[in-house]
Amino acid sequence: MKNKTTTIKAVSKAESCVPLLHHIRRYVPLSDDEASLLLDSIHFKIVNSKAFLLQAGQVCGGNYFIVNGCFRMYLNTDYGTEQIIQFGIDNWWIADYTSFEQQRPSDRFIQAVEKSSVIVMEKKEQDVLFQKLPQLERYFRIVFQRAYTAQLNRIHFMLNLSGEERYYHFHNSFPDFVQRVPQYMLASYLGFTPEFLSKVRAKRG
Amino acid sequence: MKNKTTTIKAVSKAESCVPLLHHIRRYVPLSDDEASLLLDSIHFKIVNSKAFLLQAGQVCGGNYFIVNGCFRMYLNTDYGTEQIIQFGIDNWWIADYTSFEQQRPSDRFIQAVEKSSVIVMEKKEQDVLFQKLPQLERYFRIVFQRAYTAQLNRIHFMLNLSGEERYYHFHNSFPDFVQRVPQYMLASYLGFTPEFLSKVRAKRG
DNA sequence: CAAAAAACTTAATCATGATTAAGAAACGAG
DNA sequence: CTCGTTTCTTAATCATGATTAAGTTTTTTG
Repeated sequence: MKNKTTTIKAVSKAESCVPLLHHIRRYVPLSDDEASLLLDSIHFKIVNSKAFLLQAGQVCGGNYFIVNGCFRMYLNTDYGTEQIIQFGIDNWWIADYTSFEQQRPSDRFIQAVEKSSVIVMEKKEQDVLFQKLPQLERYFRIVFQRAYTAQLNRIHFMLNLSGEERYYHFHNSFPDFVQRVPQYMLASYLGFTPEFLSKVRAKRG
Repeated sequence: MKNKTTTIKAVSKAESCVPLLHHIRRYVPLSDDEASLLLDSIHFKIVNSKAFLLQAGQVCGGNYFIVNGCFRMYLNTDYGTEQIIQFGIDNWWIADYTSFEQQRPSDRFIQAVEKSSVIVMEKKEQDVLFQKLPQLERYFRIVFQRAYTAQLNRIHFMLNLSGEERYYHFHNSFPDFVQRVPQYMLASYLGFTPEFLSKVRAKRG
């Protein structure tokens, strides 16, 4: 009985981590032995809709790889409202890296927008893994280099497009995503009010 | 004669690259032998004010470490104006990393705002260096991780602060920098018009 | 040093999108 | 299936910041 449960869990973990291994192998080599070393240092976690990976005041406990689902990162603004600064979906890493690296309290929330599953890499484990598998430095170098350029491009759109253009640009870039999150979250992310988005959508499609 | 010139040049290069070595050693170990390996793969370049490191249509030829000076990265918008999306100053790396990595034409300009000096790391050389000095992957992982979080924070300010607040926040964060670039560039970077900035400054200090 | 170019200022008018408020629709827990 | 909560819509008023245009100051270059 105990044995069976253990076996099921082990298989389940290996299976649930396939998307991460696949993602890593897109960028750097990783032997099966190295992969099992990695698996020993991470854990898999189901996160219910509206549950938090991180809340303001806490130290960001992990670097999270989103296996599937959707998360939002937001802050509380000076007056009461929530400002979404980032969404994360399948195959993205998400964390407050300032809090994570320095192990200091965060000012952010990371919350599941829908039932999701993530792989958690804790700071200690990550430090050890970087020693054991130095190609992970290269992997994350590439991941962050891309994340950085993505944010620069996003800034370009924020500076150059009107609210309406921003909405349609986002809609064209991620057509399915628009259905997936509440409109008020999308409005916050795109930098305008839900009322304005409602007005834009009323005009055409 | 020939000998003397060579000696002077060699000393000059080693000296001019000190800020880069110093920056790298803030994050990863680098022996003197490794440092000289690095020096063999990079070159130092003086860039006059208004000269370009990159122009739209070209492939981004290098990853540039700014030893001293100031650069702006900008694009031409749909109607004639220039949109500055990034400044770079001492001890920052700057490049169009999409163009650089894929060796495909860029849509951006990187131009010196004042007489500057940079260290150029070309794509080929960088690839070889990553093989020879794997700790450079870690170094750039950290550099990009920070650049990414810096851009996320910037997005937060763009979404939450009014134009006037953005100006004063920037002014407080980088007081000397405000003197250094023309106001119309600062206005573009902060996402409003030069006329508006002029009005804001007229109110107080 | 003088002329030309680049950068900055001021002010009037205009437009995008915020705010407020009330009602409608969709969703979720019991 | 129904009540309560969350989300979305509509419309009127308001404010931030854009646009336009003309004039002034500063910087660059011959």
